[in-house]
Amino acid sequence: MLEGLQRNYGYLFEDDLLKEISEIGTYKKVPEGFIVIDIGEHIKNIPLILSGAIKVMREDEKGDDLILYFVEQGDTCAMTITCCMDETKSEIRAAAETDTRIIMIPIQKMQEWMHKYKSWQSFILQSYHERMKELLEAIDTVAFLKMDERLYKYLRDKAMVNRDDLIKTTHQEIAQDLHTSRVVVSRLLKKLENEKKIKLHRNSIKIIDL
Amino acid sequence: MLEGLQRNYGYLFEDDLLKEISEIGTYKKVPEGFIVIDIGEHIKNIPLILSGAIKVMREDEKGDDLILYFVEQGDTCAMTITCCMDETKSEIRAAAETDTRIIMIPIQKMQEWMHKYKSWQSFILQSYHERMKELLEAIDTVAFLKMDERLYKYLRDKAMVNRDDLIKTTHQEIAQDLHTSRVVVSRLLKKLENEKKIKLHRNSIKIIDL
DNA sequence: TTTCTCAAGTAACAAATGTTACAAACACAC
DNA sequence: GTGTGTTTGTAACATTTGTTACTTGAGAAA
Repeated sequence: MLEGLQRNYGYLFEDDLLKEISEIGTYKKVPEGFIVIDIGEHIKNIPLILSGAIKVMREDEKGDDLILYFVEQGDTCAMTITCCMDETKSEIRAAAETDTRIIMIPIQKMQEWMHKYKSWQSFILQSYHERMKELLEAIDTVAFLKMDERLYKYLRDKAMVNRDDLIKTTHQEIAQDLHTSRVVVSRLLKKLENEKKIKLHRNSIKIIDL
Repeated sequence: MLEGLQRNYGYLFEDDLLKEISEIGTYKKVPEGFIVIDIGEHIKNIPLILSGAIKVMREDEKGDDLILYFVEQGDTCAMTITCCMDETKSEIRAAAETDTRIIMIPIQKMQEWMHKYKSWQSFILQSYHERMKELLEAIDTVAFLKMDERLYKYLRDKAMVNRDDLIKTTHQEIAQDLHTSRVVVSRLLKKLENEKKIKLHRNSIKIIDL
């Protein structure tokens, strides 16, 4: 756990803080698809990502999802922090995009460290800012882009966080993330393939020129 | 200025802080439509709203707007705070929805007070949280609602912040706020009128059963 | 090989939204 | 009053997105 910490957070946190984190945090390895945080849940820990990636989603009244953004290693889920502060319930769902290693920090510690470590405070504020920007980008995406553009952006984002230009997924799964229907996704994927932006296979999609 | 402060923030801040605010903050009265903060601007002050309301907007590549939410008296624009922290540029545009009275606080003071006054710290964190929730609601609105529902929600929200069920505006202005076209707005307004939810007049719309 | 299941392709149609064009209604200046 | 600019209504059409239904194909299992 400590090497993972060093690698991802070594340049951010002082040694004392790294030591405290490794002593107090609980290491967790979660498989792809695992729900790290769910809507309505009470948050008692905040997660630091050591490796892998997390998909953050919003839910509509019918229970269908919409992806907001991905969070990668070296980062945390700022939405969690907001919730901790107020002891309110989670507004979002967070699922492991790949097998992911995280460290859970109890919220009391996270508040304590805000005063104790300057680097922790700026990390938290920085995370807030990042997440705010991600939310704005999510708004731009759903409000300003057409479905084919959203789809292409989604594929590229997904390729980035997985560090692989071959995306292993089905049209159905994509449709769920984008809050549309499978038929629409298939149609637009075909269009993207004709435009030579992607190559379609069964259960996978290859991005050309990532 | 002090009575306005007392009325809106008296129950939040201790007397010392109120006194500091009234000494250091600069009182400003801005007319309807005035751009308080614009995209790309460097933020040097954060605004506390004494009376009136502010409309927060996002811009697309073509320069067209989309309303995100309204901020009312007794509140601040948390987006501003995020920007101050990092000394980055504003991601949003904020315009006075009505004639509005605000107090501008220099960002150095705002940071100083974070350590000095517990009540200020929780006010800032609370504002963060509120704004985060508003952003999520904005996402829900554009992603999950159809245009007629968005329109009706917009009218109700607007009536609320103006404390008046008679909304003085044109179809063109509504179209700009909702990032759609005037013709679409006229069409859907007509539909809402047929459903007895609103009453249309020239340059104004009356909401039934607010 | 045959069968079965799931993923993907596609057609045909419906609904929602966007666009263009023009007419009617109104407010105001002259 | 008349003219002028703005706001609203509306038709007709285009495009985008959503839906239903059915077919095709790939791969696993029997």
